[in-house]
Amino acid sequence: MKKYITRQRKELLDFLKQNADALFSATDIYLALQDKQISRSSIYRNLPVLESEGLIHRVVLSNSNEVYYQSIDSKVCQRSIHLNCIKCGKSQHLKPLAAVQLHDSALQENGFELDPTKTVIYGKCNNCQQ
Amino acid sequence: MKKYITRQRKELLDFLKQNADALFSATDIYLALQDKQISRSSIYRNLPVLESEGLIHRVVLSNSNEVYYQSIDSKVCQRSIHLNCIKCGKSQHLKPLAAVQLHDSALQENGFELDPTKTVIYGKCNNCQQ
DNA sequence: GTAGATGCAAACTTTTTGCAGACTG
DNA sequence: CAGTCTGCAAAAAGTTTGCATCTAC
Repeated sequence: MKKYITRQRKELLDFLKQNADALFSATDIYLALQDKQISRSSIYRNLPVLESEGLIHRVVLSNSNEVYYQSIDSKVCQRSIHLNCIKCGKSQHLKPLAAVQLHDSALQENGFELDPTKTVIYGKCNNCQQ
Repeated sequence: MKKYITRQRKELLDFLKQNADALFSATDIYLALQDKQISRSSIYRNLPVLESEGLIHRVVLSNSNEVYYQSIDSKVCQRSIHLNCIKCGKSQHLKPLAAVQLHDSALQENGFELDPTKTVIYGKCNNCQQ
């Protein structure tokens, strides 16, 4: 099943890319793109498509029942947290969304403000798990 | 505003405690407690109360729009991760759910198996954020 | 031309709310 | 007894779906 590049799909993705830092609910997006004439159903139908293509992330905040979406180009990358392998020593970045979740959980649930520049998470990377 | 211990509140909490590992949506709970005669509104009104009292956790899964709840007695506590303050040195535990999320994100998204015994997260605790 | 996408409106699901009556301390 | 809580039913929010029409390739 081949996907078409439609105007709506494009506007939607462009909008999220241009606001890479922010989270938007389906309604937020609908309202923001009202002048672009995109129906709610198109938004609801396209968000999961873009997500499954790895272009956007689905985010659920702990204080709201709504579902949010964000472009994966997000600057949250700045808060990136390091994962260091205790076997081979190689380092990688925790994915932005997970980093934000960790940051927010620590803050909201423990009143703890995580410092990404000081924190390193230890464990075994893919190759070293034997 | 003082809270009353009502039959409904008690049944609700008991039910979650007795199934401490599992997640339940409001409807799950409503159906499970049908013989106990608790209205949906009471469930919806009590869940946030129990949550604010720190007795249960609100959980949102990434693949569903529903909100789930679980008793905090959960065995996930075993995987607890430490949060250390870089100012006063005090240590606390990252909440179980957040720990599991971090563990799972690192594994699924980075193929990285986090070792909780080796990992310490650094930052500032509530008191030291001035 | 045809598979795939859209828009609309209606249906669904989950959660919230107003109010009168019931219960807790 | 006063302050809370409950149940009900109605309403609100958020999301999904059927169908006729339209569009991308």
